[in-house]
Amino acid sequence: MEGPLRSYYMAQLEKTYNPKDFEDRIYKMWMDNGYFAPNESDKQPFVIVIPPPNVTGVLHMGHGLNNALQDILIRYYRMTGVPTLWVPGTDHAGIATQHVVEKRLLKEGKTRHDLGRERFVEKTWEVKEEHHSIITRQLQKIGASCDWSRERFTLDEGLSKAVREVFVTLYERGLIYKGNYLINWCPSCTTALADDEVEHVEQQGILYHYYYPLTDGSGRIEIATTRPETMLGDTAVAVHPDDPRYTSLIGKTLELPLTGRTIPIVADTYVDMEFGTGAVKITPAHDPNDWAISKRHQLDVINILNDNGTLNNNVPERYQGLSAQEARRVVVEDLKAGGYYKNDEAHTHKVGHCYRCDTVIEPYFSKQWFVKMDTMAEKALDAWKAGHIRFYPRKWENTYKNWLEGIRDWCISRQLWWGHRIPVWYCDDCGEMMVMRQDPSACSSCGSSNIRQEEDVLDTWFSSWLWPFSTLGWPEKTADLARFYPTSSLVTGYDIIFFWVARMIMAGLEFMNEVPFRDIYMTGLVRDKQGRKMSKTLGNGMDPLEIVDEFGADAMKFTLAFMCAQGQDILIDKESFKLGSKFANKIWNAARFLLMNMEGVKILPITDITLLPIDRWILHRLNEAAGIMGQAMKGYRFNEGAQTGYEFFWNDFCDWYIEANKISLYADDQLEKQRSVSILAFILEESMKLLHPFLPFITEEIYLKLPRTQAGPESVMIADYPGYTKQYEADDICAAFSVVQDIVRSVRTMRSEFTIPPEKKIPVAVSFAQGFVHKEFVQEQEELIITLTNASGLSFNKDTLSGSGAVPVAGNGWEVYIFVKDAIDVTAEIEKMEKEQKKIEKLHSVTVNKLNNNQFMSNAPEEVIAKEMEKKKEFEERIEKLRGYIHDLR
RNA sequence: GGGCGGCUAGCUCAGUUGGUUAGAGCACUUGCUCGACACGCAAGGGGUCGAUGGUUCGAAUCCAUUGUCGCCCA
Repeated sequence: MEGPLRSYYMAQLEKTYNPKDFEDRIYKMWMDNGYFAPNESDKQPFVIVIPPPNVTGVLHMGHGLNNALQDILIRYYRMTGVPTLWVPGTDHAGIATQHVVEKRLLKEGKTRHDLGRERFVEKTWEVKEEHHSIITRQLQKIGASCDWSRERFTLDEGLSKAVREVFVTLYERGLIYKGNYLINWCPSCTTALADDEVEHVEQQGILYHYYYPLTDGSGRIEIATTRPETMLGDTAVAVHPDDPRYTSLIGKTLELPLTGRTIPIVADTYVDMEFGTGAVKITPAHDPNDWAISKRHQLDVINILNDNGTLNNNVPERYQGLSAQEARRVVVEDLKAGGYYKNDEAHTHKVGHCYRCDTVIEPYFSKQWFVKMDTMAEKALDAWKAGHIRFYPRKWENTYKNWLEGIRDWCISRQLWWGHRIPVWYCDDCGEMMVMRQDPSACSSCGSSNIRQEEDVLDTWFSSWLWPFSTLGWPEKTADLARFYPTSSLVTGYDIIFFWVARMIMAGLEFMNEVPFRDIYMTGLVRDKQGRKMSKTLGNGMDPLEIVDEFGADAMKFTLAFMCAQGQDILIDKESFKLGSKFANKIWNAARFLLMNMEGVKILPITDITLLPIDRWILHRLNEAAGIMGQAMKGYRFNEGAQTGYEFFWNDFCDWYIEANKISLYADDQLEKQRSVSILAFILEESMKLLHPFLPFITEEIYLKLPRTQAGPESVMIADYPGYTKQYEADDICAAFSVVQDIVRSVRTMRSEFTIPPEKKIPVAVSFAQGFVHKEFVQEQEELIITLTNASGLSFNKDTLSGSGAVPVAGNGWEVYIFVKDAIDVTAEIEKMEKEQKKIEKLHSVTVNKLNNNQFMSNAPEEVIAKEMEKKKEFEERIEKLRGYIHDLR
């Protein structure tokens, strides 16, 4: 893999940065070379499993962000030399996918029932295959460096086996049960949903008031409800035991209007005396709270709904077959006609909606399969308490903890056709129920072949929660499983902590006895500039491919990383991506410029180069950037990493180092040019490595064309990542160089203020305070300062410029003068200096106050005191100089 | 009702354990087609860090109260 040291250079870059020219080609090159697979080293691997996107979905910007961050981590760790694995895959998304297929059928005027289960599932597989390539192509377009040879699908053979093993094992452990319970029913999807699949949305509704008469004729009770039609299923009215209005009525019975039934009045502390009339109608089959009350009081449970949401034959014939909406109207009419009605009022309340299709959820009493969660939740909580998992940012640990502490059993059966069919068989002859790892051909009890499988399938999350180990081969004991489990990090959105993250931890502990990942990085949500969630209905969504098409994959990835602060949602619009695209353009042009200068030059290996102070400065800065980058990556501070790379490349490398080296590049001295070009090549090469995780394509394209200044592989993506090394530390030079920068900036500022044309050369002089430590260094940079300030000459004796027209600037330990002759407006100049003087006097007095404060002197750390004393001295010197300048001008 | 988070330059946001003269990108102003880049170069203006009170020698940073916007759970 070690390529030859290419020292002669021929290649050229196109004049403009055009990512389309090379992104696809480079991705293919990476694939062809197998760079995405983990290396064979026996170091501790770095592993991520992708949050599987919905196979029939399309990637949105949330995926863009999520996968950009995973790719950054993966590429960084890969370059540190550890075996690195990113497992890709997709999710069969039961409800969503079934919807997609049903929609297609509807266009042909058909329903799934016309096809029958078997043909419908076949058809769904076809749709899955079609869509699958869209998703993978999208991931490849954005540069995801996942190992496609290990790609998985939640419904593939291996994962189905895992699902089945888990179902049967949990059943054997007594953690799966079937029963009649109140669940969330989506009448449109005609399936049950888990509690956390219901979204509660605040809605404007109506609160209806009406009366139930006491059967003993002694009066009536007023009740209030937002869903009057459910009264047909009422089996009690509840009041608070301490409510003086009702204490005498507890135990009496009521006549339930329209039904002819009689229902009791019960006392329960759940009732809120303040709300409505303090009397609550109880409909156990259609309200979760009522369900809980009914259990405490052994009330009847009357289900009044069919699975399509219409009223069933448990209600009077008049209402049978009506939808809930229609029934509401009729019931209210009938209550009015019967004289039971009081009034209604506007009322806002939260209404549950299906998270997939947004239909209003009906609490529904039916037979479903559940997972008993308490013991698993406790283990998941303990793992967190023991520090085996860590959230970034930490605040999500509260959410995790709260959810697990209030855990409820998980409804896992879905009345769908697309998914893992529940591995349970019933014998029609003897009634035996079999929960089997292998499909049975006969009843295990009576031997009858008259058996049938459970119709329901499992919740999609029931396969996703196994993802970190099922993708690695479990339940088989594969080499991958041994080598890569547990994984290292999980990168996902906070909206699926409950659905997925917490459940994966439970499954990992239950079946692998180990948490599935150490670190959990929660990304923010991608929103538009108004802070609104991106959604199809709002039409404010952004297609990552469109962004890639317009700005390039690198621009997208870099921008997202740059803007991605931990714990914050990301507000972006299309314009935002200019940030990344401008940066990529800058990189491109800097590289192009350097490559042009390398033409025909024999590049020296870095080890053979004599370093000048400025070279040691840029190496120091590069080294510093590499150090910060490493820390940022370890702490998942992507924005810090991106900004560090940005500032190093643009500010230090381009604005100062390359500019400074133009002296050598344009010099007649060929040896100096060779020296300069060689070290520029080295810094550029290292920069490409430094930036590669954030801008993989452009850095590779440039790296491939660069001459090598050191041994290394052909591809930057498997090169050694720059790490912090003592060897390049040069704090003294760095401090000295910043003086040079300050001097240059001061001169430029003055040039700008006096509107001296850039091309006009002017005399500049610099003087130093007695014993100024960087004096010699600055003097050695004479030529550089002249070049960067476009001076006609640089004198280190201010007297050469004294007299009229010399304008000074006071620095810390130095003064710089430019000679501007008649350009000065004396009054304005004095005013400016007085302003400056005032500002510094203010700072000075703050510092003096601190130093005169005994408390400060005895409490503050020594270095802080030293710093303040240093500041005091600096301020005093500068005030003194400014006084002098003002005096001279007058 | 319980919990969490935001409030810092015109806009979008950084600011690790309290100690800089509070930063970036965009936008804005001024001057630049100088032999990589106008997706550019150079320079500049702009913030009493939501409010009040407290802790501290010292607070954007810690504590309390409060305002406002948003999210999650009941």
